[in-house]
Amino acid sequence: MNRETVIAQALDLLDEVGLDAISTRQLARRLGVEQPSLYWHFRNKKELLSAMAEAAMAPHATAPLPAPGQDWREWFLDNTRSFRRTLLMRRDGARLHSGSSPGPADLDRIAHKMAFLTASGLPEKDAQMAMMAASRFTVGSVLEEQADTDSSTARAANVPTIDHQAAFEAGLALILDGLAHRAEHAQEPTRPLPDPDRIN
Amino acid sequence: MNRETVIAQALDLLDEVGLDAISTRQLARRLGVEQPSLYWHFRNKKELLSAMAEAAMAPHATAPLPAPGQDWREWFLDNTRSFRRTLLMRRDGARLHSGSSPGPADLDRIAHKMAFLTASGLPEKDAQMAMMAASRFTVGSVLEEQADTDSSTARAANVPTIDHQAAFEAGLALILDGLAHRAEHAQEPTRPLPDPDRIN
DNA sequence: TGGATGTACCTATCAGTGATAGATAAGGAG
DNA sequence: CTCCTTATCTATCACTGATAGGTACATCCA
Repeated sequence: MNRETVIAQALDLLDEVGLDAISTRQLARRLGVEQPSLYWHFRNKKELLSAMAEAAMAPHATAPLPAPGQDWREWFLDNTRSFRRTLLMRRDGARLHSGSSPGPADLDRIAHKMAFLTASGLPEKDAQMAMMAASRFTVGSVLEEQADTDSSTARAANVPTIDHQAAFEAGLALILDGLAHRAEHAQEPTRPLPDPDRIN
Repeated sequence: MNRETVIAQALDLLDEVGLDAISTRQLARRLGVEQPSLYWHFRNKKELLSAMAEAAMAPHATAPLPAPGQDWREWFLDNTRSFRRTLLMRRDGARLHSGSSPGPADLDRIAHKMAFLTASGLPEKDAQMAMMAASRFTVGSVLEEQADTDSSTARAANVPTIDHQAAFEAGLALILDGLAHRAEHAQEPTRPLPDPDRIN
């Protein structure tokens, strides 16, 4: 049993029982090991959850980066969709992700993406803000989508069934349009800019 | 000790210790009562948290509704800002809110807001999608803002300090611009609209 | 070869958690 | 005077994350 095995099994367990029901004991049982043994590989449960979050985001974190010359609009849409898809892959994926911090590799990727957008002619500040907005919108969207599915009682009468995919696409289109509109009418010199924190 | 007292004290406790550290025992101690007594007033902890979430959102849920003739752009901005401000009032406000379902009163208010937007000439679907997008973007934003503050270890070196307010405003402006852009290029003459589901 | 060291687990135990069962006191209604 | 409801209590349950300290085994170095 190594760190990776633990994480893999933990993610499987997550899919089965949900984030709130994950316990170190259940995970240990599944690994054929006693509960305290997990503390050899992880300092505490939070560290395990962080590792799970990072592993769960791997599909998005290893996706190809944008190449120069690519259409930025299309890339922006696909990147945000990839982020959403990855969050949706695991049960409670959005909640798991929202409790974690980006690693250095993530920050490098963000820098690359930002460079691509500015190279495509977008004002740096606008590019940053759009990336942020899309990321936060996506997290918020998936959070609600998964809250719907997970353990909803007495739903179904409330709001018949929301087409989460359509709602996401509509909101994303709104953000992209806002960005495009801004890019066209870009006359202002981009101010010093705050930094990115969590942009995917 | 009545239900309201419990909720009020629970929210105070929330501000002191954060959502993860809230326990029925600590709350009971603060109320000068034994722990199982809480279960007379609430079926379980989840029900208590729901009641807390509803109470925490009261400032936004009791804010004045839009009046006919008001500028829809300005209203849209202020409404979203009010939502954000309310989420920020309580520690972990976004997490608390995101784990709860809207009540009937909320749905009525949403219907009213939607009617206002369509009466202002916006296509109904666009209005819906924009409201959704703004709401989810706001929840996502505050979630990260509060994750920053709450228990961040080893931050501060990561990304110096983000101006969350500015980032929020920028994203919100993006969404509003996208909506306005859509509204302008709406080919349909915005009819005065009759409205069936005007419950509020 | 043999001791030291580090790895990867174990057993035993802790304080704290949400929740239930069942008793009890107070107060109003008939 | 009795019945019923309200609001609390005590006692206890199964379970949680976490720590302390011991143990078998492998590898490395003298």
